[in-house]
Amino acid sequence: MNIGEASRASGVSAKMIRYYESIGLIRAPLRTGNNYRVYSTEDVHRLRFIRRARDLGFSMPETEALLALWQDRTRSSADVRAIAVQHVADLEKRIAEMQAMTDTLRHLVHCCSGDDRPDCPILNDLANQRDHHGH
Amino acid sequence: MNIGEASRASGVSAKMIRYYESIGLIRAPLRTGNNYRVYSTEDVHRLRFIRRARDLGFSMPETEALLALWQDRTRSSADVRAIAVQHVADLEKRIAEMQAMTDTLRHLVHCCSGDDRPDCPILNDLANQRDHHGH
DNA sequence: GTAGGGATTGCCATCATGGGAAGGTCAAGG
DNA sequence: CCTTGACCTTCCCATGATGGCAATCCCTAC
Repeated sequence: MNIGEASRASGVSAKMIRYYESIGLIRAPLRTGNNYRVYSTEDVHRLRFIRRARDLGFSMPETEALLALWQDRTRSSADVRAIAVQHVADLEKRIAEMQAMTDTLRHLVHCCSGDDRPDCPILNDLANQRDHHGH
Repeated sequence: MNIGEASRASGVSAKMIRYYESIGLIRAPLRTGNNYRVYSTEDVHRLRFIRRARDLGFSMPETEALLALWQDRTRSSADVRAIAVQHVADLEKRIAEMQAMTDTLRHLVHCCSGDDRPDCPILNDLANQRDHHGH
């Protein structure tokens, strides 16, 4: 299977497959006589695994760790779980930050008349001298 | 006021102030005889405005638009409101995506025994042939 | 004069991803 | 045999907001 087929089968672009190889996330595949990379179905499974991990928001280092645990038959599920728990915590932190933004903005939007007059509480907030850092 | 003072007064790093100048977000300030940039309190207010907009997650183009509206005394608050509404929608979309990730992950974490055995539903999910695209 | 702190510019790096150029390979069909 | 088209290869460039570093200059204080 060449890189195009592996790409279609895994949902990872050929560009990214080469990139993952360059950073050592996947090992370099064998080459055919014409220097084409050749992939096995196992390689494709690995790529799908990576794709799925990335879709779930895992960072590259986390993905690498998960991949290593996946390959390791003597792993402890506790190690996998720890990575996932940490990632959930990270996601929740980011969600909370963005939620705080939307809460503030929704309030301001609610207070803004949104007509053709220039007065605007949104701009007032942005321009305000208040210490927005204080929280 | 030189760039260091403007930085401390606005909460924007000197590096970023120069960067904002280079991309045209703020205009180039006057220079003293020794080629130092010199800023007015009005410039600092603009920087604080930018800082606040960035803290609320507005993109650079949105920030630019908001800044322009702020300077424009004949603006309609509706224009400001539209940008904010769009941004809230963007944030909510991203929050929903991340929420979907956490929901999936929390479920998997819940199902994972997290002991020293290798069996792990988290890895099973990542390795699964299922079409995770289907939604 | 010298030390220190701040300013200037410019270059490099991030991180995951895409775009594109220049050139090799291969199969099908005239 | 030659062309066309669809692959593949490598290499370079760009993103966006930010930090870091280096060389050089300026000013003030001792």
